[in-house]
This record gives sequence, structure tokens and C-alpha cells, in this order.
Amino acid sequence: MNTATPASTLDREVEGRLKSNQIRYTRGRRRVVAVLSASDGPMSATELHAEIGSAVPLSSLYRSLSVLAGSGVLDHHFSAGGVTRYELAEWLNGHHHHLICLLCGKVEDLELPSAVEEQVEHLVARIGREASFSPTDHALEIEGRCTQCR
Amino acid sequence: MNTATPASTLDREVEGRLKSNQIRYTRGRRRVVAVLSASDGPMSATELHAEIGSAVPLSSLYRSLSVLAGSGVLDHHFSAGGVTRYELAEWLNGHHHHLICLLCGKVEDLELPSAVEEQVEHLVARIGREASFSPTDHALEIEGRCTQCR
DNA sequence: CGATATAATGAGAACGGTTCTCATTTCTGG
DNA sequence: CCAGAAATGAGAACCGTTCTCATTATATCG
Repeated sequence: MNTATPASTLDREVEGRLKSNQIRYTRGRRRVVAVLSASDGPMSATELHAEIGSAVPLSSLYRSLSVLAGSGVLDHHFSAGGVTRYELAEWLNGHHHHLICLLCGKVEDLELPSAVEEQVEHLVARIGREASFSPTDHALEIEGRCTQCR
Repeated sequence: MNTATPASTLDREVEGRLKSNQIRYTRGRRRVVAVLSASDGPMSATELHAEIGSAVPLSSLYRSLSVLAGSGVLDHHFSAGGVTRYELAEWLNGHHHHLICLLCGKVEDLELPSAVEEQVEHLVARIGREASFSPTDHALEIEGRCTQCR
């Protein structure tokens, strides 16, 4: 998702970020970014593999994912079954929260109205101050049943 | 954690919950609950094993964890390396959020002042309505650096 | 353009947290 | 105590992920 950022712009941004680390923006990595930018939530290696096809073997896919995450192009988070899911990092995708379906495991991105988001930011900052913890990121994770599983 | 609930009361509550499902509250399971009730954040099977000692072998520990989670005594969530961490369910431990250290991986429970928590509840309810999603639980996950890793 | 260094790829083995199997042991209720 | 049900323990199996290493692609410089 990112209709405000056409693929070419996205690619340019990613390429720039990678180049500054001497990392090449190869075909396999472009596919990963393309598929993730079209998704409305984080995807696992297996899901990406299914979407991309056997052109990018699993071992390469896994490596691309960790390279992209390591250079800040992707964010990752962890779900049931020891599975890691990836999505475009927030500087590419925008800050958002997650709706997590307890039945099918699907994770959907959720962007809050800016007024509400501001409240959350304030809250997080205050918590950091009071708990002597240095927050760098936050997400409201809402668990429940999605439309499909209702 | 849970100074308002002495171990014996906790045990009684857990035992009741299990009994209604024909599940026995055995020594190994008591140890798990005891260690978790003394922890200030969720623990992995490995961490529990280190704390409890070899009296409860890993295979039994894993089974106890899934039985306890399955009957609603424990909540679980997922972290790096395919690791699942467990903690007392909210009806035993109280509702809370998480401070997650990006460096050492430690997760600490965080209870919000009730006024603030109420705001969050409202927010979650509203989101559910607008996104046609049925929220059953939520947590604000705050990532950053903990006191030790500062 | 061609040479060379550097990074990426692909196939398969290895790893590690978790789950499963099954024979044995422990509980519980009658 | 006995019979049935549930839990245990040791080890094998599972599966997502990471590693290894030989090969291939890419970029840069002369």
C-alpha cells in the first residue's frame, strides 16, 4: 500500500538507502519490495515465496529479507509458529498499527487519524520519561477477529 | 508481580480454572505458575527451564505451557528467534502493556494509569467499529532501550 | 572494453525452538 | 485398592530459518 508513492519513487528511495551501504538493489530484492509495497500487511517468507514464485529460491529470499531489514528498508515482527513477517519500514510506508486476527493469523496495517496518533505519541513519550526507558518506536497491537473470520 | 494476590490465592484461581476442564494442577505446572507470578515480564521456555531446574524436563515444560495457555491461564507472545514467551493471563495478572528492549530483547510489563488506559480502551473500541474488526484484546508495544542497555 | 575486485545467488546441509510419539507413571473417583 | 484418565519423560521428528561454499552477476577502474 502506498498509492502516494509510485513504484519508481519507492525504488529510488530504496536504492539510495542501499547504495549508501554498498548494497546492490538486485532483481530479487526489487521483487520483494514490489510485493510488499502492494500488500496491506506484513508477509512471511513463505507467503512472499508463494507470491513471487520459484524465480527467487527460499534461501535467497531469506537472505534478501535479512539484508533489507538490516539496512532499514524493511521492518519485521514475529508471529505464531516461529514465523517472522516483513513489511516496508515506516519511513517508506508511514507509521501505523496492527490488527491481528487470532483465528487466521492475518495482520493488517492500520493508520490512525493524526489527532489520535498524536495522543498516542504523547502517551509513549510520557511513559518513556516515567519508566526511564528510551522509546524508539511503538505500535498498538489489536487482537481479535477479522472480517473473514467473523 | 502481583503482590495483591498471594500465591495460595493464585493457585486456587488457577486450580479452579483447570479443574473445570478436567485438567490437573500438577507439581510441574505449579512451578511454572509460581515462577511466572514472580517475574516482571513474560518468559520463554528456556528461561523458565533455567529458573526451575532439571526437575521439569523441557518436553514436559513445553507441554505444560501449551496446556496452561490453552486453558486460559497463560498468555503468550512471540519474539525474535522463533521464541514464544509466556506470562500469567490478564485475568490473573491485570491488563498491561509492554516495554520491549531492542538490544537485549527483554520484555517488561507496564500498567497504565487508569485514566490513560481508559483512553486507550475507547480508542480500540472505536477502531473496531470503524474497521469492522472485533477486538478481544490489545497491547501497546513500546520498543526502545531499557535501563540496562542505555 | 576488459580485468578484477566485490557482492549476490542457489542448492543443500545444518541449526534450534518446538511439537510429537509412546511407553511408563501418577492421580482420582468409585 | 482398582480401573480409567491424565501427565510424564526421553528421544525422534518437524519446520522455519540460517549457514556454507562454489558459482555467477555487477560495478569500477585502467
